[in-house]
Amino acid sequence: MTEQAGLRERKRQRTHDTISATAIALFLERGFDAVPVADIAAAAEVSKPTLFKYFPTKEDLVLHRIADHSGEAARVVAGRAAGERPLAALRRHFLDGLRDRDPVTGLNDHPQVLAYHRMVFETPSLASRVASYTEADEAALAHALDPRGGLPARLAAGQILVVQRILARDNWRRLIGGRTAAQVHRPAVTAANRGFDQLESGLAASW
Amino acid sequence: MTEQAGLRERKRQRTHDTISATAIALFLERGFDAVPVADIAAAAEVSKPTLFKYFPTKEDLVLHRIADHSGEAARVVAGRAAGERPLAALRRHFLDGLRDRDPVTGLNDHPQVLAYHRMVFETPSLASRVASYTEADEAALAHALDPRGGLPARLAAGQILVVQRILARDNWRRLIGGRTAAQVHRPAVTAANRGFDQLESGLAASW
DNA sequence: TCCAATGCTTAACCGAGTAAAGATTAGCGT
DNA sequence: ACGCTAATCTTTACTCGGTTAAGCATTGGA
Repeated sequence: MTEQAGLRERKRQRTHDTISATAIALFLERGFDAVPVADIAAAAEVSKPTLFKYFPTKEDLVLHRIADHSGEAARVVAGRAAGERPLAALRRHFLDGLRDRDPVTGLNDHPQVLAYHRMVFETPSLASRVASYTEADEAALAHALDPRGGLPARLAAGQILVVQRILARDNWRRLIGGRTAAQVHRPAVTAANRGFDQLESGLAASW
Repeated sequence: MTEQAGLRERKRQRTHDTISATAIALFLERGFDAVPVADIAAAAEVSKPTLFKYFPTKEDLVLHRIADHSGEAARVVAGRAAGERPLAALRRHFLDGLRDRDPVTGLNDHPQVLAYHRMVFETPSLASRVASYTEADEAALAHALDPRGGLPARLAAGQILVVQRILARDNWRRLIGGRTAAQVHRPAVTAANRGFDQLESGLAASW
């Protein structure tokens, strides 16, 4: 299917990556709001309309990385082993993420990753877009939990994602406080298990 | 204290209300994105910079109503009767809101209110700002639950608000479906109690 | 080798939001 | 009632995000 990429496709991919890398480098250096997109376009050697064909908004230059993970919880649930309960699959996946230092768990202490997260959280226009991604995730997870998408499934989806979000944020806060990922890993696992235990006891037994 | 308002203050208030009312009327008529702020300024008979001194962004013209309710959950918890548990106070307050058709519960079927909500949910820039208001609410509620703001309090705050948000959204969806607030009230109360029961069983007994 | 589609650039534009400079006007002391 | 001061409004012009149109270059296939 996607065997032979084709020159056009490869070039397109390269341009995409160049623009994104250039943008994030400039943003981290000077701050999101202090860098005009014209500067990014110039540095990446493309025109402004071209830049906006690759990334529909300035925010997407930063957030496409996060957007790529969108719907992950729903996929985990949809692709779980037969007989496994959704919450069990999600717990396992989150713990795996902690072990692998997956940035979405907040437990990645590479300076670039920390700086990236700080920028996202501290720039209002970025933070508010991230928040609205979560709502899309919620709808997808609700659908994975129950294709009819009833109120119980939506409630469960909302609670699950809010717990994951807060756990991740907490991990990130500890890293910002100066600790290493290795130091934070154990308490993060404990906190995650407690959070999922809370979900287990609050949610219906079928999930 | 605020006995004598002063002409200046009153005029300021009138201008504020005029701009807001003019803006919302135009938005509901033509759609948020289709109305330039210049039109609003002209219709409200002020200059564009003046408009932006009253409302820092175009979105605020719509959302200041919602922003005014910001931190409500935290206030309910902070001002609860001595000996009352936070979750009990929040449950009561939500049920009171349903009875009083408080728009924040989603159970208000006035056409203008429905149209307003539809606009907020269906306009991306508005929806994403509302989502980020929720995060501020969350921090405030976490602080009201536990001034030290530990992880358990943040988890509880997040879960409580997400449940309230989904309950409200569900009520609104039923009204959009054509039912009246009177018809939806009883199932809304049932759903709310179920939601709060879930919270009670998931969260620590002290809340 | 030629053609058609694709994607690029330039140039001009729209709308949100801000800054500077001057005109008005409320509030207050006399 | 008079005039000063400070707040507030208006005008003008600007920056920046994002879009549109027209034309030019390149790719990949016949």
